[in-house]
Amino acid sequence: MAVVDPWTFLRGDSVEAARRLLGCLLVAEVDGQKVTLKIVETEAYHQSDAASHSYKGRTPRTDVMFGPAGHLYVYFTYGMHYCLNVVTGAEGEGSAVLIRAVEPLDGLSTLRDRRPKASADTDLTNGPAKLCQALGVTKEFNGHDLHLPPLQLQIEPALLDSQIVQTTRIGITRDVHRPWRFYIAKNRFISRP
DNA sequence: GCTCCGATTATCT
DNA sequence: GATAATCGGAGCG
Repeated sequence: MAVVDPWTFLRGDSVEAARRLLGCLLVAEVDGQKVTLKIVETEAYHQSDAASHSYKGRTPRTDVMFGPAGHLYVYFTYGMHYCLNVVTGAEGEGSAVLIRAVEPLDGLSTLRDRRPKASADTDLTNGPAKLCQALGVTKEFNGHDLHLPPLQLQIEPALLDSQIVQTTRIGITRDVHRPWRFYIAKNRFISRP
């Protein structure tokens, strides 16, 4: 009997996917330990969006943004940080959702080993580059299929609209007014309100 | 608590 | 040559 693929929404609009990814889980194996994280903050980027890396078309850097949904787009920025996106949309379309913050549910000690300077638990994963550091995600993971270990995406039921806050994106210089950032209301692991 | 600023390099002009 | 989907430390009060 036919079962709806829970990943179907990833092949659609990135703004809706960003909303829908809130509450979903990342299950990783880091240094041989299982780590479970809940996605609590996201931002949508797509091709007709001047803030998006895909805005100027397909290049070697942005190639995976134009590939199949559910893979990882990892980019390097500010000369020292990696950030992680979930690719969305149909193949040939350059869109993705930036994961800006996650809430650790399991594997805290492993994350602390990766980020020894973090004092509070909230400092482990409350920023796009912080969570990559905590998970050991680097350019090696660019293009990784999130169906596969050591980093997998587990879809959870959609949150209610009343649990979601929608606002403008952080750190960009173009299309700054677009309300394409989402986070879980009252969650203390977000990067900022 | 806050604001300011330096780090460091792939990518684009 | 300038910029960047960031972070963390310094200085302030």
